[in-house]
Amino acid sequence: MTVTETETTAEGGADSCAGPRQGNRRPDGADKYTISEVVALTGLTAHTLRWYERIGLMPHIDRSHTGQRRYSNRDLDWLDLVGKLRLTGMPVADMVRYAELVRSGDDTYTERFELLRQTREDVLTRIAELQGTLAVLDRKLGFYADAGRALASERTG
Amino acid sequence: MTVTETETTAEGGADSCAGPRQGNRRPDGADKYTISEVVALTGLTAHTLRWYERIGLMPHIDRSHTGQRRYSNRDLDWLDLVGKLRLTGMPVADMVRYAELVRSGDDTYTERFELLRQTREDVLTRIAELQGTLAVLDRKLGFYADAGRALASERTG
DNA sequence: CGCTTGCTTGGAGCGCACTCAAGGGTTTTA
DNA sequence: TAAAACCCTTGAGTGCGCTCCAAGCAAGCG
Repeated sequence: MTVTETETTAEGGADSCAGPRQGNRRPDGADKYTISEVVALTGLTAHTLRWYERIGLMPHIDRSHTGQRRYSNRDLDWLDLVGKLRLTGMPVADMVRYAELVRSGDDTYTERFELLRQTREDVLTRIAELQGTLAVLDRKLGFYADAGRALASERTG
Repeated sequence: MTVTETETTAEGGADSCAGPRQGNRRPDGADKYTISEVVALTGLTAHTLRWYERIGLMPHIDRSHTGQRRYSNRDLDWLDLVGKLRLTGMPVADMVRYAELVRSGDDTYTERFELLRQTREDVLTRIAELQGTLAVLDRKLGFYADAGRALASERTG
């Protein structure tokens, strides 16, 4: 029987805020990370990292002599970008498209530019939407606060 | 044979921006809308409206003598709120929870308040995240713009 | 040597939020 | 009266983004 893969929480704690942890990276000549190290650094699961590779969202990752993945600082940079794009709500398929453009070289600059520009637009729209909802929430919260005060004064008065 | 349900685009055009269209509402005594009118007003599909009802996200909707739904202005207000909450990324299950609280009356104020307050927090976090990604996008877009200029001057110089 | 730990693969499964199908009823128009 | 245009219900299907499983290989340790 084999031990099934254990997916421990990133950084061994209740840290759910998965930001770019560039602090504990190795210098650029010695940048070889196992998949579990990348799990710790990015907050993604090993499953997700392998899946990203399968669907073409990652460049070809270096392998050790036994076939294990060895990620580089460059790969971590890419994963940081992917994380950012994911936060924008960009579909994974679009990210794959962007990755393909990057792989196919320098004559895809304009298309990449356009993709990022469009994403930027979407983000601005999204922020505006969220600020709209914030206004509604604040209005409702004000109402509940008032109701709470009314209830309180009902008891005291 | 029966005609299968046709889901025409809201407002009969390419309008994908589904905002609150409070303009074409009827006054509060004559507020009886068929499901297709609500489709036009909200941008949701009839399927989704019925599904919202099934899962308990809607209050009991009035029916005509033949069993067809007749939405009121109040229902439209609720749908507007649901739309806002959906934009925040709140899971449907949480919205259902909120709907249950509203239905179960006045002694759930504090819990509702807490739910909305938490949502507000989440929205603020989300906006901050998006502004972070915006910074990254702008940096990358600057890079691509520079690359474009370099390519152009390569040709002209 | 056996045991544990960590990694590999392909493919199946899951949760969410819809989305659609099948089969039928009612109302309006021709 | 017939066809078209609405609407109804239950239950199954879809697409996305993971998430997990089963089986197995390689390295380190007592």
